[in-house]
Amino acid sequence: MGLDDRKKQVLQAIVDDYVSTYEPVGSKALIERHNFTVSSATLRNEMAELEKLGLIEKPHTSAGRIPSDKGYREYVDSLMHPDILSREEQDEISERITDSVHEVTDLLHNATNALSEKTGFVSLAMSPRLHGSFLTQLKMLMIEPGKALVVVVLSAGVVKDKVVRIPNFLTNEQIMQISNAVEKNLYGKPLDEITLITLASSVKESEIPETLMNQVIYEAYVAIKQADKLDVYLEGEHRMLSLPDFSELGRARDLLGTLSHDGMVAGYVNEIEKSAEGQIRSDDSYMIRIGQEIALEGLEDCSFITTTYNIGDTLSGNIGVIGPKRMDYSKVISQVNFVRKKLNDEIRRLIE
Amino acid sequence: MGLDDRKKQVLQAIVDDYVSTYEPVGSKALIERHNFTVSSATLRNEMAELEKLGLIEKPHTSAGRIPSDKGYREYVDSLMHPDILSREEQDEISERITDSVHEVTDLLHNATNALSEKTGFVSLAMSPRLHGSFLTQLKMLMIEPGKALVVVVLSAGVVKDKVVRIPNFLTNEQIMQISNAVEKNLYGKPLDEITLITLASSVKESEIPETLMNQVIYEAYVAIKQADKLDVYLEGEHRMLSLPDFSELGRARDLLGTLSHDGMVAGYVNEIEKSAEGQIRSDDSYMIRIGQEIALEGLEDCSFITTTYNIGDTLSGNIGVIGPKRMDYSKVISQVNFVRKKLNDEIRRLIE
DNA sequence: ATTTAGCACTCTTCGTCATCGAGTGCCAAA
DNA sequence: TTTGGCACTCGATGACGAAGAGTGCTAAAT
Repeated sequence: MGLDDRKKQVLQAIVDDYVSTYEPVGSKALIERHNFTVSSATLRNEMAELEKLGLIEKPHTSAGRIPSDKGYREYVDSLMHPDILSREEQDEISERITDSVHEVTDLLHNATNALSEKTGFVSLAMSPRLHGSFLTQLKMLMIEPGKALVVVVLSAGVVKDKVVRIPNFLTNEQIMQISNAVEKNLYGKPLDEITLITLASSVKESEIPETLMNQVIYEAYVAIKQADKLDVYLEGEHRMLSLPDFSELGRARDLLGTLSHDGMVAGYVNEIEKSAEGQIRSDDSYMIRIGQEIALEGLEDCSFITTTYNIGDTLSGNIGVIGPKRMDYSKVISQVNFVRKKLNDEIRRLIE
Repeated sequence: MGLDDRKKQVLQAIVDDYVSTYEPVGSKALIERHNFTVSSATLRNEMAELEKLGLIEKPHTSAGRIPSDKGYREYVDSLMHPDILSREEQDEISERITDSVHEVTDLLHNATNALSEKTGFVSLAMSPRLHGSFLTQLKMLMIEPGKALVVVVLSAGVVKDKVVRIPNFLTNEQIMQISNAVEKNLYGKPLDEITLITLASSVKESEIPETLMNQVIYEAYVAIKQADKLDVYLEGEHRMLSLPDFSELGRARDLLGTLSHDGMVAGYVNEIEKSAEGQIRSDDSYMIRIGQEIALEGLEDCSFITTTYNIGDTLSGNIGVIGPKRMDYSKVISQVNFVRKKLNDEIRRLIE
């Protein structure tokens, strides 16, 4: 976008002011808060042109200007100067993330908590996408007659399990036999290539009657498939109610309604991350969606800032923030990035 | 409470009207909607007395009356006539509860979902309290060097597990040895009697060096203790925003803030259920807390209706609704009770 | 060709004020 | 004990005007 320097300055000032005051900003206020060397009349002219370009708009004739989605986009893409987290804030976040951690899920939990509290917005995290990983172990453990625990271990050390029902009179040995056979035949197989068919054929030459076997195999199949599902952590929904952006009850209701719609947000984030899969990713790359760019009802006044964390070399998931589009982007971005970095470090420490 | 018949009628009429209209009800409105055989002036006198008894109150001098907490209490305890769920509603709820269930947690999930949607309020469920149950199996499963899965099986067939870190060079056999020793010594021991000490002494005469052993034992201990923690399902928070009772943003914020405070609601429900443990319970007993009876900030205008579901003979948990105290109690009670009944049936089917 | 001062105009916000109406309490009569 | 009547209270509603912030436009200045 070919904006001359002064226009850039003006747009930047408008966004900055609007974000911090939540009031439409007029030419006079602009002069007062920033040291422009020109008069308010000149700024008015500039603002009129920015409006013609679709970067700012006015709520009504006699109000100041507010950034449009396009204006925020321009700001984010080329105007904003990166923020540096204070030492104290870094320490606080670190502390919260590393507090009483036993598993990766604890880390994700802590990270979303910290992120939501620090930003004051909603934060979300998604468990790693497992479709690319493969099976390394499959154990079945007899719990009691008729009941067994299927433990699925995937590459990168991810463990998932599930209690399943099995025919009552199967013995411990038979169960072990089955799971050993399955494991031997399916070792190293990508999760998405495991089907009921491959599973069944892996235990063909067993002396256990086929109908029984089928029941066990089906349950194991469900357990394996279930390992693939995405877990989502959403945190801090109530914080949105404190924002002036959602002081209208109707907006707040729509927003929380959509957020609480199970899988809706996760599905969307998954979508946009997948669509960006090919892109080159620098070390601290993040993804931003602003306002109408988000195709979810009730989130028209929100922005997404998401980034990717890694588990080992092959697995990755997302973590990020959903806030009002009127947010301090540089600050939130640096927070998200710091959390991502810390999260990656801690995951590495935990699994290595 | 020694109320004469007419006072009872009046109080009942006031609660009914207020619940359905959300408007303070005056003497005239009362005459119009109900066939009282007396004049509005007489009702005014009655209402003045009910107010003196603390059962109703007026928001301001010239408004109608609304029930006080005490009034709701009286209504719930002796005035309300039970509601019967329509066949359709029963079917709908049943269908939702039994939809794609693999485990008890699925049932709880479905049940809270159904309850929240049907009532339009928040619903909650808590996993069963396990403090009384005992250990029946403890298995450790090698995942990879340095990493094992501890599987804890409790009476009533509850399975909990957790990935733990162990010293790198421990072999599969050694792990098996340890877990066998623990299991043998601790079989049948109530969960709350298992301490680090009892755990350690159960593997005293092993040839594995003590410091190593201690590490493993500690991890196992954490895994066992973690099995005891309560899971909570809260569902439908956003629905509260649609209620006129929370059209004030401040109230809504306080409410959702408290609800999202992890463990706060669960702790409270646990508390009140424990305090009622001695009481005789009829088959469809429920517990009601109204307004100020609830000692949680932001829930002054809410009521709890909770009940107990059972898993087997020994385990029980709670499920219920958090709604505005201005609710149709008889309807919600019957919904909660139906869900409880259905839930119990399905749990029985699932685990037997 | 830009920039600026000035001015008329627009539109929201806020406080005031009067009115309306639902509801009450109380008194005196039935 | 019940009822009709009446004065009174108080919130809700809407009209009205003043204040204030901001705009666009024009004409003069640089």
